[in-house]
Amino acid sequence: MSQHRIMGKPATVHDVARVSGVSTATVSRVFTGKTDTVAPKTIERVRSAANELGYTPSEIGRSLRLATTRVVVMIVPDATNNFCADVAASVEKSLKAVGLSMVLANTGEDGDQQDRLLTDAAGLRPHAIIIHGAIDTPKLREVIEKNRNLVFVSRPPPIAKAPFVGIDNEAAGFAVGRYFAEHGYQDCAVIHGQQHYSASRLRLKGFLRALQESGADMDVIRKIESPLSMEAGYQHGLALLSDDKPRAVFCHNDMLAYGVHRAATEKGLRIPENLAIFGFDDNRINDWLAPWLTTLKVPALDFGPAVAAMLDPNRKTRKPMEDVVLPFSLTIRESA
Amino acid sequence: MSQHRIMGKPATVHDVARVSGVSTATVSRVFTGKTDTVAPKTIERVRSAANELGYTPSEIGRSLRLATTRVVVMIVPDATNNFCADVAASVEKSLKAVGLSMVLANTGEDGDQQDRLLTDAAGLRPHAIIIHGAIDTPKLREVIEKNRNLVFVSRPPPIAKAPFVGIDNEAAGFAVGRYFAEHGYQDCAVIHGQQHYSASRLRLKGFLRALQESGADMDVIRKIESPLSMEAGYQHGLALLSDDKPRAVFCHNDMLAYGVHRAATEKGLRIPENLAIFGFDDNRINDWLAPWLTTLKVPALDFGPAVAAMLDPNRKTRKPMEDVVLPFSLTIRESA
DNA sequence: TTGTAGGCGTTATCAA
DNA sequence: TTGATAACGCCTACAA
Repeated sequence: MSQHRIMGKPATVHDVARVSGVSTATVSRVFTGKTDTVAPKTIERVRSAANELGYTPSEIGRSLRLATTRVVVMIVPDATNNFCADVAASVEKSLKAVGLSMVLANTGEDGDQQDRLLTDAAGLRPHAIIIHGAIDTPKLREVIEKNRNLVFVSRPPPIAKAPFVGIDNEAAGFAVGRYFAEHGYQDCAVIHGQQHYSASRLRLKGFLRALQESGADMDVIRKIESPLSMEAGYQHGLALLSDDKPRAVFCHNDMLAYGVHRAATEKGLRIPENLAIFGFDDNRINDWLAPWLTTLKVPALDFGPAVAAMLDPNRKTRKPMEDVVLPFSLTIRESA
Repeated sequence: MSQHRIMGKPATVHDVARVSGVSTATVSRVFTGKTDTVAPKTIERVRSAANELGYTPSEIGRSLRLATTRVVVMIVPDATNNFCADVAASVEKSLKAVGLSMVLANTGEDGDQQDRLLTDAAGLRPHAIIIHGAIDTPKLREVIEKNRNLVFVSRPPPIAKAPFVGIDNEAAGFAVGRYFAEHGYQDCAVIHGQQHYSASRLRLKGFLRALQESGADMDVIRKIESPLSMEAGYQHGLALLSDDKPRAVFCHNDMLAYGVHRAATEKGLRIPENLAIFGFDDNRINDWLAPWLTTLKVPALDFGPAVAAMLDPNRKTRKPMEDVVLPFSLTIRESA
């Protein structure tokens, strides 16, 4: 346990080489696993010297030399959103399993912030960039054109030149619309995300198509574009229940639904008799804190394995990555 | 918009130097902001060449040269926990504001996993390591001895050689204990985290001391060591309510409280008449989904600024970082 | 089986 | 005001 350096600069290959009496090349061989061309006794000497020095190979030097890193940048709209957090945790875990580290950054649903993060990310020369909830900007399109390892999560890319992992948003919207039609929710409202988000657009499109195709006399009395937060759901809920008095509301994520639910409760409405509420995502927390919420389940924890399979540095094939469409399902509880 | 390279290797200082007809040194000067020694016309030439080439300086090269990175590794127990997610988001935002990137990794409350992450982190030669909810292991102590830039969040370090950001856990436990005494919750139970977590130990210690000092005939009929999850809270809640039938439960985080609440509800108990429930953290989601929960509020969003102030690369002083003790408060709702 | 040497992209130093 | 150069830590082709 002799400590050659306390609080000093980290040991390098040279230090290990010196202490173990071999060349830096041999030290490198040991640490890159090319041990079939190194004598067992030498390996032992190197290992023990490294141990003594507390040596860990520098990813910096390694990355520079190999012109590739093991870092993946993940850009998310809001890591404190339940669904986002689950997806991010799932991705981080799966990436780690194939030897990659994840750098996390939040856009706060701000296009400028996203663009800034894309620039910063480029500086890290990451192995890949994962964008959860991309915002369509010129910078984004430029990055799509230039980067090979770019994966879109949840919201499909604005141009079909990068792979996507997520559900079929239009089909999901359609499923909810059909459910509304079947249950006779004639006068309904939709609270959706901004229309320059592909996912929001598609969900809405599918939903409206289902209503139309149902033949029933369905009427969407309000379409509200909104941030996807509890606070926004609450405010829109209050307004909606004063003015339009819909029979049902389709919220484009569960956070919105929580807010609407609170607004409805405060107004003394009964769910679902007076107002049906339909959410989206099925946050894991629902089982515990919102066991009343009917919603569309997106398999958040299945994102990681799908993404990691695409980005695995050990992947042999060189053919381009293909979209992964995950299955969704309806979680029917009492609110609709 | 002439595109010199499509999908090729990223441009380097050399490329920019060549295109703009200057030396790499000058290009570097422009990008490091040492523009007072560069002619305005030259700056313009360099900027335009860089723009044309889509050049972003490589953090890899930069880090190697300067022997320092702008990456901070944050190790958390579980990023999908509401409180953790808020703290992590707060830290990420504040770090970004001082020019640092955050790498996030989950331990899942597993000591071995934490140790593995500490080793991996060392490879990145990060500017700092932040540990939220550290687990006391030999490896951890070794890292504390060796690393200067190490910050403990929420749970204090096992040896007082690294700075801490968080609340005074013992005082917090004491405050809850006093509340229990004042409200005459004679027969009570505690569900706490593992005792090798400093925070759990301190909270429990303060709580018990408050009961003792109260003079009232307080009796802790059960102390349960448990993972801090909803599921665990539910299971322990079911058992507790069948056997010991306490008058009140102090849960060491809100997740546990959610689980206990559900168990109590299923058993037909009335809260707080039959059972008082006290949580810990005051997750932001409580206002919306658990507006009944009485709990101890920890200011999750204040962690980021405190941590970033310590780790700011522009910090002038070289004196060691000092602990930041954040204020807590009781959020009294109806459950206790 | 092992060693030598060059270069990855950057910036600081020194010289011009 | 600008340029040439060395060095940061690592890996690998080539030589021994």
